[in-house]
Amino acid sequence: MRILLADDDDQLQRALRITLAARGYEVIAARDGAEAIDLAANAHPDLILLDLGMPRVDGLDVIRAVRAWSKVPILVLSGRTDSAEKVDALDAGADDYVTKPFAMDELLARIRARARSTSGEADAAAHAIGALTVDLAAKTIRSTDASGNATSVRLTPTEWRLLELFLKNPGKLLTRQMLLSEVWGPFHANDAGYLRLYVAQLRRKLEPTPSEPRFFLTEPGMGYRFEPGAVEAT
Amino acid sequence: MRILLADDDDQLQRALRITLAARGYEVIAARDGAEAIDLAANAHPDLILLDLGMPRVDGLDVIRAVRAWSKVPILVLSGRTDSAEKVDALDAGADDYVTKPFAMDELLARIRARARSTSGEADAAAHAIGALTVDLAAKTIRSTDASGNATSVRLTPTEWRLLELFLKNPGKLLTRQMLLSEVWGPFHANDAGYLRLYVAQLRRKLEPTPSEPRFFLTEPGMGYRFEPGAVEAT
DNA sequence: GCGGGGCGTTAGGGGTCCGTGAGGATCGGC
DNA sequence: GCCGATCCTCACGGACCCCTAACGCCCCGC
Repeated sequence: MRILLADDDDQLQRALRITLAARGYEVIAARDGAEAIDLAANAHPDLILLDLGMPRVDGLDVIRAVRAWSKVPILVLSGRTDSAEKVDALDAGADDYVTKPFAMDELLARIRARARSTSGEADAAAHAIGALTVDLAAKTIRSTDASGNATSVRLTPTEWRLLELFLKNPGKLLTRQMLLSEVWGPFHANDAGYLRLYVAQLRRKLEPTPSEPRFFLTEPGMGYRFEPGAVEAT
Repeated sequence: MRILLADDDDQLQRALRITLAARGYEVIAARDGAEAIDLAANAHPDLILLDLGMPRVDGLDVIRAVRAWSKVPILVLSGRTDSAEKVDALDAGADDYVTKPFAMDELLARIRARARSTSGEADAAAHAIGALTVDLAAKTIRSTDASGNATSVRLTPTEWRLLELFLKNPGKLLTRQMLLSEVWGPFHANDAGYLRLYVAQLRRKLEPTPSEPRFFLTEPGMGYRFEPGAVEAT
């Protein structure tokens, strides 16, 4: 669980970083709006804690920029208490709004609520790809082969991000644009070459016969589709 | 958009009901916790506005009961301002927590934020064409045949664009001009040959007997019409 | 009965997209 | 500074999709 902490208040940022790290979150920090947008695109946070009123780029513009390509939960922190400010932020795409000063345990509870809504509990369940068992949380892939061969497959970070998208959308078509935005960020929506390469990598590592894919299917002209193996009862 | 309003305060409930109805929401009301659970199960609300501290059943128990089988967004209203109460409600499964008294426009913005987060799956409504089930979002067509044959139909991108237009305008006449400009762009309004070709493709792939179309009908001299299959009782 | 326009169908070519392999560039660890 | 892993670039062969062209059929008007 990676949290992007965008705040220009040194003291608050340090306090939050310590508290969040103690709860097991991985924290990455941004000092202004431009840096927040950049990190949101390239560091793949699972949640964004955004302070309105940072320098260089307005907080609302940060929300709109991120929302243009990502659905990552955005939790706004702000000292402003007037409701107009809240309405603007929420309607721009923020998911929650907390006014400073706030109680730390309440903020943590709201973070958990937002994290819960996106994880979908699907992480806990082990996904099956043919004879392989994938654990997204532990980042492990083991063979459930009856012969007891403990052949473990290793994936690179980029491969994991791609695989995660496939496993979380079984049966659904994932367009090139969507995959590229989620894995490589919104500024690489045209580099279709990346996809061909890494899909080929996944197939080579996960498909029984990579030349005839059963799970990672190509939809010509549109994108790719992960088809969970039907539980055949032979 | 249907909202379940669970509150035992007559005055507040009346005010909220009027305000929400004026915004185009459909409001169903519950007077206590037991009724709220009952309506949440049977009335299929898209969002729940829940007042803690209602009689008969504790608010937290309502949250837990609903969360046992549903992911519908729950927005808690409460007069209690201590953070422990908020933490308990959020961790029980609530998605947001607003303390009374609250600004009405802020509440409405938070409702919109919650509605936005779930609307993604709403338009994934499955359309039916005879024995086939079409999912426009996932780009899948599966056979709901009773014999259990999971024959899936594959469509090309152009076929999908055309089918999407038909499914979104059931029963309506679609002129050649409209179809051509939507699928092939405004500069191909005269290439009627495209249409004949691709309508034939759709019929071949989707009609039970392509030579006698039941769903994709020709209106001579004008265009085409998609007639959703009436549930025949033969 | 006759001719014409619109519609359905089929086959084939051109172009775009996809799969694959090798090689260079970059980053972090030792 | 060396080394390994990971990421990206580039080029080529092949598959698939889209479009073009032609033919047969039905309906309609004359």
